[in-house]
Amino acid sequence: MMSANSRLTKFEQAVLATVRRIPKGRVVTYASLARAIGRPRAARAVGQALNKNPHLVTVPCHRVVRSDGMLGGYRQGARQKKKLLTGEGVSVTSSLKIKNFSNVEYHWQ
DNA sequence: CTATTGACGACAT
DNA sequence: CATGTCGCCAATA
Repeated sequence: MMSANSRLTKFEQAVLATVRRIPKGRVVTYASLARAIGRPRAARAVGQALNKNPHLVTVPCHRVVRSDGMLGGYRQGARQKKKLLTGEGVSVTSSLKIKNFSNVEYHWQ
């Protein structure tokens, strides 16, 4: 259905739609997400789009992290982002760094 | 149209 | 390993 989403640009819609397919307990980077939608150099803009995420339940944007393994930002705070991830079995250090990053990183099929 | 704003990233130090 | 720089991009003022 298109109604609440009509406020979003095509770019933002593409980002959100792609985030929806990240499996629980896995993470992807802003850069890989950018590549997935065909805008390989728009990693930063992807973050901007996620900042507008209209529905945190159906769009699990807490599973999008930085390429260096750090959590990255979150509209409701990095603390909450960490909480959600650990709740799915993804361990995060006290310094907000993903443990075993290479093992939990999801690669698009 | 130009300027600013960031949930970023590669690289240098 | 931590921090800073600079380039990039889409949205917005």
